[in-house]
Amino acid sequence: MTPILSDLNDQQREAVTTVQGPVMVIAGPGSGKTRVLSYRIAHLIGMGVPAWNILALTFTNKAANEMKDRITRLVGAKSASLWMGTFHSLFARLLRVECEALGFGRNFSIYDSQDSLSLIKRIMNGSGIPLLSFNPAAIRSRISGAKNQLVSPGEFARAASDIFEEKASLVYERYQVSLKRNNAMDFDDLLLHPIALLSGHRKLLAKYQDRFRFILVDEYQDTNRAQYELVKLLGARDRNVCVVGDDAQSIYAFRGADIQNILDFERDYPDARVVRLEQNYRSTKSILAAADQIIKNNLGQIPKDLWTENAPGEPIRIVECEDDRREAAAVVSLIVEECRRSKGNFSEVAVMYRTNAQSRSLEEALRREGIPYVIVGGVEFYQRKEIKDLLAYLRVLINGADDESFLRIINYPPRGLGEAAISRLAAFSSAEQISLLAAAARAGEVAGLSKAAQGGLEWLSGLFRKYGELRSGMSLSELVRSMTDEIGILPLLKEEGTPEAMGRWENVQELLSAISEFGAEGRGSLEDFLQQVSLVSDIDEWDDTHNAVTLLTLHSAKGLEFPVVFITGMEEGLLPFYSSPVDRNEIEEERRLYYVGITRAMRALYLTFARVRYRFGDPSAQTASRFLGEIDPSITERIYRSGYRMTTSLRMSGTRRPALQERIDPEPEFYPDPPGPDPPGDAEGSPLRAGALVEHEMFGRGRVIGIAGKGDSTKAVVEFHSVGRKNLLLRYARLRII
DNA sequence: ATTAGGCGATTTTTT
DNA sequence: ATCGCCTAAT
Repeated sequence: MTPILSDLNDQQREAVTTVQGPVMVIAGPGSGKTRVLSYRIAHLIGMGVPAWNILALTFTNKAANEMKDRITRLVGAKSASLWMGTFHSLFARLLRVECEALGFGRNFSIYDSQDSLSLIKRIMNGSGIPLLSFNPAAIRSRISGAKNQLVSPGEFARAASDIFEEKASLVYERYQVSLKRNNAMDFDDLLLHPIALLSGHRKLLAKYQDRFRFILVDEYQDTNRAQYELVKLLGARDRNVCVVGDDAQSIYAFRGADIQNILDFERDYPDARVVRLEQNYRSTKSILAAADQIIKNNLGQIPKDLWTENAPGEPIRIVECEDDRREAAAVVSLIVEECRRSKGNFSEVAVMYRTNAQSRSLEEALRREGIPYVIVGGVEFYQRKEIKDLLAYLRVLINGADDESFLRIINYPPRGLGEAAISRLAAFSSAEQISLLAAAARAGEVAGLSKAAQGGLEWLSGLFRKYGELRSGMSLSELVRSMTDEIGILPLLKEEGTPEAMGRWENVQELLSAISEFGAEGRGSLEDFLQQVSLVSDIDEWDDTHNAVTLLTLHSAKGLEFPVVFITGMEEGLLPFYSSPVDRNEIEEERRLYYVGITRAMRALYLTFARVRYRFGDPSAQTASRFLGEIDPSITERIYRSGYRMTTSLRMSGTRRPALQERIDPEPEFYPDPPGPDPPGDAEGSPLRAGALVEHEMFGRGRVIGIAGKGDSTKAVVEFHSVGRKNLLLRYARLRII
């Protein structure tokens, strides 16, 4: 037996070595799924299969990167040409090469849901559909749903059964036309267009079937119809399709994932070998038992018998609190207790919740106690207005047909181009069948423009012409910085002078350094950068090397594990979440989500709920979640925490809790150094570390909560007394340590 | 053309 | 409670 195979159990080994033909691996939580996938790929490469014949589709970029690293450790540089990543990023890559066959330019833009929503609103406005009677977001989600199910605009129109669907179908049709005219694709198109390409062009299909002779799909239970079709198309010839998943962990039905894909795999591939990974290496017996008791309440699953050799461990703690603030306080005091008892690091702890809005009270409580934390998700960096504005300039530079991005920046910074000027320009561009940018270049011919408007348009078109020409002769960094200077966004923000504007200024700086870094490391062109930016998520950037508690939604917890897990807000209406009458399928999906959360825990699990929770600013009485009752009381322990006293009594000093400003020196044992090499913030010799008190020339005094990144992009999260929490780029922020 | 202030919706979850 | 959008005022 090769050394690779000796560290696998029998089932894992079977999953790794069955390389020919269809294979379905049903992988319970913590059963070594990632290991199996990476070993399987390493094994294939070891057998002499060239890495470029392997296509590995994962759910997040993070998972892909981790597996790639693992494979490289096993087989070395041979893995370099492996295609491994998310469906969206890999098929975007394929489209860059092949999209001309569909009439797209290779420089197409990728629209995120914000972009696509604003396009939809514009179409509705132009079609006389009142935004007030028809919620654009609902229309967008209906369209996206149709696209996920591979329903074309024509089919959608025929099936439309009420006024809403009729309007939606009209918008859908025009939306696809506009995207094409803008040379743009939304997330759904990144899957739909490849299907059209492969099913419509025999030669292309053959080319890629030749290329991808071995296909692996991770998290198969969360694939949608389009992803299913892609796998089917590409795998049709060699049938070396290996899917890995767990029906019990399917949590993305709301965005079109179809659990039927995994349930029907054996129907699609009757000769499929089915392997079950049932030994859990992650959790204690009680945690696994709780998970098992819960999921049994769902009907119609693939049967599984999960077991573990791990210790029984401690009971599941169910914590009842009076309200959400106290819930947060209780979580914090329990975190402190846990870390003290196990001499553990804060990074061992994750706090999970159903909705992003719940993070707020937790953040406040953590801040109050000076405990460092990182938050995954929420408002993402690349979604911020100032970032999207600058990116829109870059998108227009790359893709002059991108009217949506052009409109975003046409009058930002303000240059006298208001509604009237824009509609005149739009009329001209549609009469001439050219893009808005091309129309701007001929501003003189547009009827009825003011002098100022004409000047503004000429300036804009000149800007893009100039940098379009300069582009090839400049480095990425030079290009973007010089263009940003010319646009004048930074001085504009600086003038504003408010702390918010200052924060935005820093964000723009951060974007610029990110681009420079991308260029300097030779990771690709501006097009590549823009594409990457559209397709990364917050969880991809997360890492556990900081000594900080992780806050995240149950959804983003998928695929991760933590020694200590808190699931908060265990209340009817929140978990399970519902706003309208309860449907069995929805409750089951909520239960799976709950199951995912529970099975992230290795050593300790806390489930907390509040009797009163502030929702929409008003207190509402809550009842404990039905899910709590699904765990056998013999493995649970109930704790009541009614006040804030806990933390105080745990502190060594029984004295009054000092105000934040006075607490210069946090109790050192709560800040153990992270294991291994120097913490990232110290890499450059910066003495800054979590817990330090600092002064900023604009924001005044504050405390460092965490440090992230390295080199020029080292960032610090600082809690200021005056303005609250800020994300600062050390390079610009000139923090003085007090 | 730009800004300020008021109103309304918004809270699932995300590639 | 907060954000974004719309209207009215400058």
